[in-house]
Amino acid sequence: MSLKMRKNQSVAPPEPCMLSECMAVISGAWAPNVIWSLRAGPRRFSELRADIPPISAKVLSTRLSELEQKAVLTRHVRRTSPPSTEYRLTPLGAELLPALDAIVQVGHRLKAKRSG
Amino acid sequence: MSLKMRKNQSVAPPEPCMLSECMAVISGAWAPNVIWSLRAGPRRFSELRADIPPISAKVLSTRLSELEQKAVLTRHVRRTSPPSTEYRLTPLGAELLPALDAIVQVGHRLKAKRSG
DNA sequence: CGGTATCCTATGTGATACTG
DNA sequence: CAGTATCACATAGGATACCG
Repeated sequence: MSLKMRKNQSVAPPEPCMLSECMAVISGAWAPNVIWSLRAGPRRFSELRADIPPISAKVLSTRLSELEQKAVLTRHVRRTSPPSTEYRLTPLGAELLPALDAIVQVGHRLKAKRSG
Repeated sequence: MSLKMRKNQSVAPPEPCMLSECMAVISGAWAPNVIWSLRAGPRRFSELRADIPPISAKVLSTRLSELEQKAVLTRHVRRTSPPSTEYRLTPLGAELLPALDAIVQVGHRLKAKRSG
């Protein structure tokens, strides 16, 4: 067998753990969009649905619950005549924004490459 | 009905398109890990499998094909006695690294919060 | 070594209908 | 308005076996 190991054999192992740590939060359909929609301030359930056009109530609800449990956002119910619920990023959730921003930036570059 | 619209009604809509643009590339199980593993240089199939422990050959193969088709990486077969295949990030693929790096950084912060 | 083919299961996602 | 319940479906992912 060839013992001529390639020079990148000793490349430092990546940090899959840390990748997964964050990917677990921004994975799941629409999760990034939900977080992104909340970046500029609190939003209500129907506002989020409007922000993220083809999302079903069920999925949005599921996603919001998950993100709430992960302490990415908070849920605040207002007992008004037409009931309204306000979702807001926590400081922890806000920490995801730079990563999402980087993703958006790359999205632009990818699209530019494809077009140009 | 309450016409007192909330002040964030006019918050600029997010850029779900650009989010999806990049998320489409880094989504799929292990895709980010594959790209991350290639950041320091080319890797072979079995090296990638070793880098990303619980990945099955099929899924790795699938992911690599997808990423190749998206021009994120290139595949180079070496017709050596034990055949070897080298995967390497394209410049386009390299553009994803800042976003992945941001994700890793957030991963660290998330973990720190959880521990601290 | 570097895959592919087949099968199977879990999960995520969506439509619809209904409730407080 | 803000959800939940139920069902039904597509697909992603994994195990195993096999091939060049």
